[in-house]
Amino acid sequence: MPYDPSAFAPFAVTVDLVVLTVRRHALCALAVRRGESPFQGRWALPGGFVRPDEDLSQAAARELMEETGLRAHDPDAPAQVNGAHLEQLATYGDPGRDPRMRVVSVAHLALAPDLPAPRAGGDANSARWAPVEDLLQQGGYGRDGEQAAPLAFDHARILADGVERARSKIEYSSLATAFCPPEFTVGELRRVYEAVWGVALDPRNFHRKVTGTPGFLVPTGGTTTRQGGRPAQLFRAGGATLLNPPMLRPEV
Amino acid sequence: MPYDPSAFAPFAVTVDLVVLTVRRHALCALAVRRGESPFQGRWALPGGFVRPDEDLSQAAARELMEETGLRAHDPDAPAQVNGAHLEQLATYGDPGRDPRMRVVSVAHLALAPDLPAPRAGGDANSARWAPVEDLLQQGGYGRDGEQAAPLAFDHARILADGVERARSKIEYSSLATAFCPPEFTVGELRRVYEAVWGVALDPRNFHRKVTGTPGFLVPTGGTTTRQGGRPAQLFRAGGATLLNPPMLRPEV
DNA sequence: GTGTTTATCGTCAGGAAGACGACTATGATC
DNA sequence: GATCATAGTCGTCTTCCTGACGATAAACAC
Repeated sequence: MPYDPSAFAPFAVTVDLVVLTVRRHALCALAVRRGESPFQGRWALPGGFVRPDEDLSQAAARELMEETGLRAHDPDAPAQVNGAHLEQLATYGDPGRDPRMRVVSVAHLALAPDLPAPRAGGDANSARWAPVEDLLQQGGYGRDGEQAAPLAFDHARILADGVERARSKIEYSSLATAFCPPEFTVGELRRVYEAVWGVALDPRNFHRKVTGTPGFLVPTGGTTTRQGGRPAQLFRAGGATLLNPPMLRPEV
Repeated sequence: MPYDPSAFAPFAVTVDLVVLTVRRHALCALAVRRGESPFQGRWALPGGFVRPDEDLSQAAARELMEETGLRAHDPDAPAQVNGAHLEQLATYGDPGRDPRMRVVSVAHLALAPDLPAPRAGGDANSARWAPVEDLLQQGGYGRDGEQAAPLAFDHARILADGVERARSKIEYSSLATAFCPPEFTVGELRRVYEAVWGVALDPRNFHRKVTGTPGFLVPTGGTTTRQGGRPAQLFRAGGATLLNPPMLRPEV
């Protein structure tokens, strides 16, 4: 007898978060230490079960708030203080990805400005911002000499997908401003691009590009010298979300 | 007592397919008529439950084969006859999207060359290729005078997301060749772009662009006059998957 | 003041794209 | 068979964008 298409097996559905930020010129992701088996003591992406009455995006926003205190931006609302960009990334449902049961995880990508130390939440013993380079390299040693154990479950794959999404999306959208505080300078925005892409950009051409794209940056009138050197103009993110023509990621 | 984060509610997980093709200069999607309640008699996207032992992409490939007879391309394998491009699109899990139970649907996007009439499969009474314009317009009348009822569930939203993904992806990838037979002419490829984007492109500039992009097209040596006019060179899709610089979608 | 750092403006050459003219090779029609 | 319509293909020209890089400006450290 063929498979009954009306039958279905129950699945557990979770949301996992790839929360990215730029700290000290490095692209970092939020990692939590697992307090339970499986993968007890290993680092993992924050996440949790979707509740029966909430949408996937609601569940992701709730987890983000629990882990970081960040409110997710309504895509239609203007930028606000202490908000983060949040979007669905992809869904991972390999039958063997969780040894306990069949779990389908809807991964989300969040981009946040530089934050104070993370606060632990949920069942995590601790949480930290770690350079994605450290989290993704297998078998190496992290900055503090700690053995860099691979992330739990398939979270390395999920993190890699999230990083690649962020890298490509700042090319053709104004999303890089999500890594910046509400007011920022052209130089700070350039350092975001440099950290996310891992390349050095020409400050003069970058300045011409971003200030010449209508709707990308809005000058606030203020200036700052917090980066040292000559005072720099402060900008807010403009209404434009799509950059046309895009910002080109250098070859190689 | 707060919510127990270790508890989870069981969900049903399905895959839904947005299968796109180009027929008679129009972007068309595969729609199946629902044979069961809810939305009995309405058009919907093909799909079905994920089985306990299969991955999400396997489930999508299986559904695609059941509905169209198309084999999904292995992304790493070269193009083959009767194959279609298949990729994950997004996941939809609004609590109220299916009145029967909590269903999370992992939508996939498939791009196929022009095919003979579809064959019905599963619990669908019938299947057809319908212009996406007809499927997405609400309350109008289709080409055959039939009242254009909205698609079942949230499938209009899923279809719209899939169409937008296809429209943007052919800009910077060679994916448009997935709509073409194994051998095709520059003009046929141009008509694909015109149908997907709904614009007219300059044949001379298009020819210069696609033949000047290394790795995009490989001449087979043959020619054809199946489009009338002067014989045109035949090409196969080359190995390049990313177009740099991209094909630019005209403004407006 | 001198040096260092960062920001900002300007110049120039090369490449890509839009607009469009011109020519070519078929089949269809008179 | 001449003519016409249809598609395909090659070029030209202008404009815009980018990468490379010189030069100036405004702060701070000493």
